[in-house]
Amino acid sequence: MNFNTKAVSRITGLSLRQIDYWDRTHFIKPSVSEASGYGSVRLYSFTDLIQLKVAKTLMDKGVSLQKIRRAINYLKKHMPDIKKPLSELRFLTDGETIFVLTKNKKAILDTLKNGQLVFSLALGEIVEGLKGEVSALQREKKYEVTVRGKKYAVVLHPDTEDGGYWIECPSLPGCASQGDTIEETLEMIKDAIKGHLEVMEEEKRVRKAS
Amino acid sequence: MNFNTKAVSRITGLSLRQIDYWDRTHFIKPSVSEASGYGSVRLYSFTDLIQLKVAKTLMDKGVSLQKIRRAINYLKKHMPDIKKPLSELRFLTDGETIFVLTKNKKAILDTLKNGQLVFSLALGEIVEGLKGEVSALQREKKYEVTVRGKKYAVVLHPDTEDGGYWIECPSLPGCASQGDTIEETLEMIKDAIKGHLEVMEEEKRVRKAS
DNA sequence: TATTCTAATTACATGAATGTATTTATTAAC
DNA sequence: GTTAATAAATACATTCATGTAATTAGAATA
Repeated sequence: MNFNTKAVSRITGLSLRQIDYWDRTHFIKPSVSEASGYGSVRLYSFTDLIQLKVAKTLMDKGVSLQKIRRAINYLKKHMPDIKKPLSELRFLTDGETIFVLTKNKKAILDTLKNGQLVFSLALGEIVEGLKGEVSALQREKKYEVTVRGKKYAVVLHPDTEDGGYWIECPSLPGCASQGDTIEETLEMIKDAIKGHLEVMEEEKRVRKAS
Repeated sequence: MNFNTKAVSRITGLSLRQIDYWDRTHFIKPSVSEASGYGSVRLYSFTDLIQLKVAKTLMDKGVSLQKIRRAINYLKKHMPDIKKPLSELRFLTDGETIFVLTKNKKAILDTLKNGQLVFSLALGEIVEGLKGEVSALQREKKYEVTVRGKKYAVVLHPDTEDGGYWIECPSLPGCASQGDTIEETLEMIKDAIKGHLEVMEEEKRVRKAS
């Protein structure tokens, strides 16, 4: 499964500008399909997504971009070997070199040399978190409702806050609703569309009259 | 014992511009005497020096200045308590909060929470290192040698690389020498001064003749 | 096929941190 | 007491990483 920049931005929390800049400066590039001019699409793999999320995580912790570049380079090289033991995995760096721990936590101790600065972050957790974000994004399901004999495409979003749903009708900007179950939410958007259409017709009539 | 900006720069490796900027932005200010116009002198205490060195160490490891500011703020508050157990001390931060460990290394393990980024650096080592740098700086002793009946001030520097000394005569720019013992080095600079004077006189004679 | 949407591209602006060079007032030296 | 050395102050330039807004060509849709 692949991701365009917008999805990457939503999942990782990076800005579109950052994603663009990082690609252009050869930091993290979309490995599925590169940008090729106006209107083309950058497509990132899940592995790319992990790299981007690790970079973001390190940034949030105050690590400078220059150091992160080196860390990500290591990750790029060793990503193929890593795939298996994700849950126990730890991604370690002293700012110069980065190493990955799959053993028990005691192994970390040995790395705490004098005056060394050690970054430790659980890659496994990051990956699990990403999986969650991705599936949440996927849960945005498209439905079709019929109002006055006409079909309308609607998009159903799970409301991660309180467990319900909110729904929108892209062809009628501003037309949205919400509900607790999928069925209820679909009924709600039907009503919303009806109301929306009525308002539009009223406006049209007013314009003609004037 | 206090330090002016030049000394601070030499000891910590920070540039004069950085020291100046950090003072102006209220990051690390000289606690002994503040700047008060042209030609005034910033004087830093040894405690200031530790803060500056910690900041530099974190910077070299790729931590952003903004995060370091927060780390140093913690250090400022807790410095009084810290003074005693320097050798065992570790200065820890996960980028948000900073804590200091004086117990055995096992305590560090507990702090390695999931997804947490942990910086560990040995404050004791940094302090010891600073003490060394400071005493090395102090070892720069001033002597006086007599050449052809005239007295010349000379400065003796311990050569930290190979244990010997190197010596210079500030009033004769470019006139320097070296030796293994202090006595030998002082003899060497006498010869160097003699040679230097001869060359200067020769130049003067040539200029007159032309 | 024409129009609209989309996402990259381009251009410009910003802010933090720092380098560099010049100026200036104080301190030290003669 | 005059001059020279010193270190802060000032001014300007630069780089990196980003924000923002306008432009543009390709893709999707009517």
